[in-house]
Amino acid sequence: MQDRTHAADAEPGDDVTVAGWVHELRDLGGIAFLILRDSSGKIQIKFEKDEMDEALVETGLGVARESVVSVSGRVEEEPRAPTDVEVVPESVEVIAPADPELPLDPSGKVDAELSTRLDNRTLDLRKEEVQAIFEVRAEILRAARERFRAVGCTEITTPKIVATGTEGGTELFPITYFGREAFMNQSPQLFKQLIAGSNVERVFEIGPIFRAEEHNTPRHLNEATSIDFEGAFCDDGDAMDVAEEVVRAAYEGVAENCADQLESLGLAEEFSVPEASFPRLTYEETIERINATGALEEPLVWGDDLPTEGEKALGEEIGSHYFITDWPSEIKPFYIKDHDDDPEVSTGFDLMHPRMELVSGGQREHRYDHLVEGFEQQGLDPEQFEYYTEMFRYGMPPHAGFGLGGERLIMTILGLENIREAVLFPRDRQRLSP
RNA sequence: GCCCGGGUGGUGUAGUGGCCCAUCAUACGACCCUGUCACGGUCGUGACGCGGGUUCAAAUCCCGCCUCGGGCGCCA
Repeated sequence: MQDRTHAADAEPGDDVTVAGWVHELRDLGGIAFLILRDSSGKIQIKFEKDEMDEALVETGLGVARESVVSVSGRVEEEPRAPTDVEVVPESVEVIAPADPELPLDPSGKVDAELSTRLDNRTLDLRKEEVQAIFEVRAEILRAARERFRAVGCTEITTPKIVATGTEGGTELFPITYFGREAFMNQSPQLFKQLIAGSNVERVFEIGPIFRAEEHNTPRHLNEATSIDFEGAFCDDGDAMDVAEEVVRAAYEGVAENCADQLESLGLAEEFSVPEASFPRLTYEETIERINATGALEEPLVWGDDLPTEGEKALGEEIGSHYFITDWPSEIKPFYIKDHDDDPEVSTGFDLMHPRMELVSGGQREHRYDHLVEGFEQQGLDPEQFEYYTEMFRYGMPPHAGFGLGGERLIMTILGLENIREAVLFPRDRQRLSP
């Protein structure tokens, strides 16, 4: 195995051993071709029946598609071959035969539905364009991490098994923890605040969140990847700056390091990094502009949540990322700080992509008394959250942060139709395996 | 949580009461073919989600169940 050469590295004149999957067999009679595929690409193996050992030809042409084979032979320059080189085999070994009837077609001649693809993810990932999504995903996460580090953040990980939720009990997955009631965490919100209040000051986390909502849409998952930021001595404007930087860094990373993947996905032409400075609209301006589109039957009034239809209409009009700031306090969570000069208006903000909401954030309520009051107003028992509120008594600086939906970022960057495409093994309303 | 629309060979589809012991593509099996690159050609195998009902007749209409997808709400 050590001497294995990847398809893309085979140079004319080399004696090599290539190993991978049988992508296709084309038997033309006297001559036949086996297309071998590995992570680097494809290479053609040539079989000339009259001139080669009969057993060798039989083995090479007798394998089923997607079987794993190892081929040793001489690489020759050949302009008629798809990659301008082909291997003339001296030996062929079938390492792992595949059943002849495949549950989906990795060569892509026949489409498969998403559900079939997810049931057979290993085979699905043998398709170049599917592999490309996950290579881009890795790059997006790398670029985001690097940018967080560049703006002075420390990466943290926080518990996913918790005693209480962030905003109440309704949308949490309950579990049993050594006989005690516990939950899968819906957000690292409270924990990252606790760390921002330490000397660490600026933190980020990229990790799973769990939501027990029974929605069934192409943009929701029950297990998602949250990209979170929290910074001490930051206000909502600072947090928006960081959100914008991280989102743009993700696009830049893809533009710089994923040319091949964009090509595979058919996006090479149209892909572009968004213009600097996402517009910042206040909530009030937003509802006015949505009303002006005429997309809604009933015009929005102050205090309304933004319906999907209105978001879409405005997204189309703006055509780029934009922030919505200064939300009514009553439709934002209690831990979001209100403006000092107007308690009806909060520091909460959302970052929107024309297709959907990407980020939610704001400056946090850091004053102990106000925070406890907020819990009570939401009908939550502050005592249950003592592990959190207590720390606000020992020097909690003003701080702000946000949560960015990782899969939503990926799907909007790549224009994926369904968020499940952006996760290897998605968890949704009905899918629990694989 | 509310609402809507689907489930036909391995895969993806056509078929809205008799024209259907079901179309096409691909896959699979057999044979032919010395430059394919979605190779081509000939022949063949293979399916109406499950249960009940209506009808002379059901893939097609009705009911229940299972299952998949979508819209809204909510959210990342």
